[in-house]
Amino acid sequence: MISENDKIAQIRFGENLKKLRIERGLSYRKMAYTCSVDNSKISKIEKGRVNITLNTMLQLAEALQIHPSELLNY
Amino acid sequence: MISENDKIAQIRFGENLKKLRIERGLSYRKMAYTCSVDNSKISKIEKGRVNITLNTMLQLAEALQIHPSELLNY
DNA sequence: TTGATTGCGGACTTTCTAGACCGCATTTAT
DNA sequence: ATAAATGCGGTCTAGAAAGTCCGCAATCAA
Repeated sequence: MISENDKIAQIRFGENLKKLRIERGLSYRKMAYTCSVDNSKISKIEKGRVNITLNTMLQLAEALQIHPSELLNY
Repeated sequence: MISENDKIAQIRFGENLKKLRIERGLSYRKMAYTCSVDNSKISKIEKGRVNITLNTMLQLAEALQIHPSELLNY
């Protein structure tokens, strides 16, 4: 079951992801191209609509060329 | 589909989790008690047998009383 | 102003996590 | 020697993530 706190965490994570992506001048599609995560999925993650898994996080970090832990530094 | 790299990442994550848990003198069951993650699940995570989600990571971090990003600092 | 790019959401199938519980062999305490 | 604690694996259901593709309005570029 998804608690309210969980949703908030997802939204925060998404906001941070968006910030990092924009900083690098990447569009959803460009980013998707380099990390095998579909562009629509990236949109959903940034909007806090999914409870992302570790492996997906690592793929995003690779596309952004950052250390995975940075995704949680917010 | 779970790639070989994914499995390796899960195993690394698990090893780090184990280190952090042991450092705090917590058993599976004690830790489970404070984070509503079943003790058998913690075992599976430490063994790299599951692709944990963000929310579960946050619960583990809370039980360990660390910042979530530390779970990825390995 | 035409064409491309972008953000974002819907829909669908497959695969796997979450969550809860059981059991047991081994280690650790009493 | 006995009891408790611990590590760790298995099993089952429900629901959600992964993965893939379509579509469209709005913005941007030629």
